Parts: sequence; C-alpha cells; structure tokens
Amino acid sequence: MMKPRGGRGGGEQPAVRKGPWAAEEDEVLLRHVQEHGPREWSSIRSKGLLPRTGKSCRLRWVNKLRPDLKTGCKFSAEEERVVLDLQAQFGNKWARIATYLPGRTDNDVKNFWSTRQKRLARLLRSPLPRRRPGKQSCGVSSSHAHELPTQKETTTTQNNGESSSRQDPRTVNQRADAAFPGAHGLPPPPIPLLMHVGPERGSSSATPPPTALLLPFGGDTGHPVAAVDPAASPEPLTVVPPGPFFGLDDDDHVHQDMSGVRFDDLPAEMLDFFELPHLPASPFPFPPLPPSPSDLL
DNA sequence: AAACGACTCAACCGCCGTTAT
DNA sequence: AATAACGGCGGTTGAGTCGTT
Repeated sequence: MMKPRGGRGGGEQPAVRKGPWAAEEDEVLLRHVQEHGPREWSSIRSKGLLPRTGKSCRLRWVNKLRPDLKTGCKFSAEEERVVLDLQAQFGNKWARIATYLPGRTDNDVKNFWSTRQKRLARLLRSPLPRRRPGKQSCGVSSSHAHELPTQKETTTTQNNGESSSRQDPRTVNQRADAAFPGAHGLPPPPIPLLMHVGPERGSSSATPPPTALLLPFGGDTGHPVAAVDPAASPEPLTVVPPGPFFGLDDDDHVHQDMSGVRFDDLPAEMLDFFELPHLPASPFPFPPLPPSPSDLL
C-alpha cells in the first residue's frame, strides 16, 4: 500500500462538514488562498483549518469566492449568444465555455443552459407560457467578451459526438435536435416551435402564406432552426404577427433582427400564438451551412 | 392569504485524467 | 509499473425565492 503523499499529517481529521458555507468558513478559505494561492485544497482539511473536503473548498472558491465573479445578474444578450455559439461548437463543455465569459463559472453556464433547456422544453408543451420579470442583466460589452474561436480552431472538438449542430440539418427533426443539444434528460419535443408568417387564420385574405419558420434559437447563426412547408400542413398554421423581432421583407420572407434579443425578451403575446401542429418537413431555402468536419476532409 | 408552479443557484456526487509515491 | 490521492469536470438535486392563480 502506498504511503500518503507528503504534506498529509497524521492524526484524526474532523468529520466532513457538508451543506451551505458559513461566513467564517469563507474567511478561513479566503485566508488560505491568500497565503497559498488557489491550490492545496486538501491541506485545508488535513491541517484542520476546515472540516471540508478539498473538492468542496475548491468548488466554493471557484464558484463563489473568486474576486472576479459576476454575481446576482442574469446573462446578458451577448453572454447568451456566446454560450449558444460555444455550446454548438464544443457541446456541454461548460468549463471550456466559461473561459470565454469573464466572471462566469462553469456552474453558471451549466445552470443557465439547464434553465434554458427546461424553459424551451416546457414552451414546446405548454400553449401559454408566462414570463417572469428577470433580474437586470450585467450587459457584457463585446470588448469584454473573449473572442470566439473560429471554425477552423474548433474542428477537432466538434465531432466528439456531443453536439449534432454541425450536421447537415435539412429536416425539421434534425434541426430540432440541433436546437436542443444536451437535453438528454428531456423527452424529445413533439415538434419544434413553429412560426408562420402570412395572413391570419380565418382571415379573408387570399394571399397564400409564403413561408413558415421555426424560432431562430439556433444560436450561432441566427438562422431559422427549421422550416416547414405551409402547403403541406394538414392543419392551419398559426400567425405570429410582425413585430419588433420579425417582419416580412420584400420577398415575403421572414425578416429577422435577433441581434441582442434574448429568449426572455420575446414578448409573451407572441409566444401565446404558438401551436404544435404535426407537419412534415420540406425543403426550404436555408442559408448555407458552415462545412462540417467531414466535409473538410 | 395560501397553494402551486417556475425559476435560480449552491452544492454534492461520480467519473476520469493527472500526479506523486 | 502499480497504486492512491488529488484536482477538474459534467450531471444532478434540493432549498429558497418569486410570481401567478
């Protein structure tokens, strides 16, 4: 049997304490970091400074006590965009993603993503979502956000099986998968969110609806997540009225300006229009997709 | 006012790679 | 080389808070 590593004193160690940290414990931990730096976590317990495991101490420091943390504010639109971007590229590599978000921890990113996934999943099942007034966003300017990795830089990490967002998403279902990577614990949505631009159902307009789109929550591109052919729909589609986020351009295609728009910013009355008809996928003039790693070989 | 549901966040657990012995 | 400890990470959970009904 191996001898314990150096620095581990013999003698009894106090029982491990779990649960919320007391202010006095934080002080002890901070003092340790000031003296030794953010390392030697296990020595905190072995020296009898705190009845906490090294892992617990490290977690406390990383997630709460680090001086450069943003606390008590929601993710800004820019931060949200960065998370969506990087999650599509890296998958659920929260620690890695957090390195691009100053002041955010992997736990922050993880919680943000989890909450977002739950909310989206619920939206897909509930016809009448309700908004809660959110906390004020910190508003990270682009000058503070770290530069995102380029496509070339990330090709080695894209194909790790954790993200499907770089696959050729020409069908509704594939695009829906891309919109919900990482939602492994959630049952698949029956159909992605549908937004239909055209004359209101039941209106007298004779103009055929030109397009139907899914909400552009794809993240990195701002492109629609999926498309369906209204002509192929067995059910009437729901109208989302043009507003601050959506409109029609000269070609009767959906015009979007989602820059700086966060999920929370979508007006509740718009969400109230969503329905979940069962629609077949159909070809749609998606913007060109970036090449997949296999394409580059 | 109370009950309920949604949401946020802190913290734990288990796994895995690295490092020291 | 084998082993154990350590540190890092992702997944998960539970408590607290807040808004709605």
